[in-house]
Amino acid sequence: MGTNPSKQKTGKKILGIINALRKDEALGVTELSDRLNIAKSTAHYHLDTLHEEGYVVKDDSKYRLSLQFLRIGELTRSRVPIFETATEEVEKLAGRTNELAILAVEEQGMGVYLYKAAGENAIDIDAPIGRFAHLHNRAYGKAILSQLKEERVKSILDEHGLPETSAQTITDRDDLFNELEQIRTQGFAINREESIEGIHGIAVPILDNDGSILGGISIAGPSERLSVEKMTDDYADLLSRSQNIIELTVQHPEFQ
Amino acid sequence: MGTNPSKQKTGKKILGIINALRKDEALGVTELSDRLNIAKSTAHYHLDTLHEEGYVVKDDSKYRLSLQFLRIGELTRSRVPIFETATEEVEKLAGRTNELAILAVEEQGMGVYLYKAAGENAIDIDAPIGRFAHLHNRAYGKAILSQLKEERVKSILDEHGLPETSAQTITDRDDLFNELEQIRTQGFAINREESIEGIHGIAVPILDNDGSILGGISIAGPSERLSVEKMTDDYADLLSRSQNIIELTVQHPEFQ
DNA sequence: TTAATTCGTTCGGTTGAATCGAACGATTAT
DNA sequence: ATAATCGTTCGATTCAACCGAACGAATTAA
Repeated sequence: MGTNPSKQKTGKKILGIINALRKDEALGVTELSDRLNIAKSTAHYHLDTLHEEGYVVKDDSKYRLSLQFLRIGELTRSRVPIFETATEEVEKLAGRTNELAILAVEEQGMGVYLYKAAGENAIDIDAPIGRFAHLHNRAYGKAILSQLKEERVKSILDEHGLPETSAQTITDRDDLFNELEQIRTQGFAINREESIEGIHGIAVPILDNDGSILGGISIAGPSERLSVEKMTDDYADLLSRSQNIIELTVQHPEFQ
Repeated sequence: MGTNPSKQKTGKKILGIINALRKDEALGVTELSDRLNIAKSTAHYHLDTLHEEGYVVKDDSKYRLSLQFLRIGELTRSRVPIFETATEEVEKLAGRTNELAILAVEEQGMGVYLYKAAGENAIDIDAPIGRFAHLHNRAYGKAILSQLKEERVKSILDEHGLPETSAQTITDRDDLFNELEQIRTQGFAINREESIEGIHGIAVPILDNDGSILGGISIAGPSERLSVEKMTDDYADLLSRSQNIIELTVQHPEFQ
């Protein structure tokens, strides 16, 4: 039957429409059918069901994602066990350090920012809530990796690699595993311009009572202000205190 | 062929799974198939595609919604034209009044909270970001309705009704239309315990340069503290100032 | 103003993906 | 140790997904 490029499950097609509407704010039926290589009538057919279910809305004859996603996103975030308590602690950390404080968790082998709190001098990094980022070149990412089984870490590295985003990025597996070992012994992870030039960070992992990793909290700022000494001497203790509070609250919810 | 209850589009089935996972945090294949009246193998089939595309994740053998929804939700919110500027103004309003300040927009005939800022004495109402709420019994909702064409308002009331959530809720269409007329003349909308007993609110609409409604901002608090006089004398002006700033920024983005 | 595109939408015939039930091994409860 | 329940796989059947054609509406070009 010649070339039939649209040999795809219906589910993937629906989610493909959602993905296309993530990239472009609003799309018409024809634009969408071109982009996904499906018939115009097929695109219309699926847009119609998405519209009926309230997942897309129509502006004139353009379709865009509805705010239902905002509700689902907030819901999903609120279900992360440490979210409530960790948010409070991250706010306090930002106030105490005047820097940027972050809460992040691992999902699907990537790191996801759940919450940011900006202190008075906080840098404004390009890290929107909900974005997925690699773990190997972030302070919180290395803190999280340090608490995963080696097998799991290897599987993550197989899947996502160790892309180089700055001259200091760790791109060698053995180097990373050595670093993770050091993080386990000292209790915190440090990022020396490994993600972005000029930016330092320090993070600690948050553990459940069974030792499984729940997420990480970190402080980030310009490398001039966040010297390695300042981070290890001052911020490691601040983070450790927050870490304790969060872990206690998660493991003993009756204290909350 | 006897009873076949699952006469449904595949798209609706996929979105039905997402909806089921909104209600319950994590579900297994069998639980989901029971809930949606589909075969176990069918539930598994769709969960698998959702998993492949990263929209659900597996904990052991339970499935739950992934944090991709958090990213999509944030993205969707950030695309609302007034969001950036209005957020700043809502923060200022909370600081100036020490009450709860809110930004909301209309979508699909309902109101959606986009942002909340809590002043020092702010009440903690059950209004999570992204939740859809009726428009007829909220200050911001009436402010928005007052700027829609009568035809559109009627269609919204047809679809969603005027449910009574307190003794003061406006449940009569004519009463509502009279109120909307008054709101248009005075420029702001007031909520006197129409949604929740003991809670007052005041809101102004935000308009585009073509006169179309973009959303509303409001201040809410206990009825003892927010007397009608206090709201009309003090808060109406505060809201009006924020309204002007937001409208100027939206209509002249070069000032931003 | 008119003509020509381009758009979203509808519809019916065709086909292949969605669906189910049965069966599997793994896990858990009894 | 046994029974029950779970997630997962697989093949046969069928019905929903899919396409292309055609429509009117809206926009653009002439």
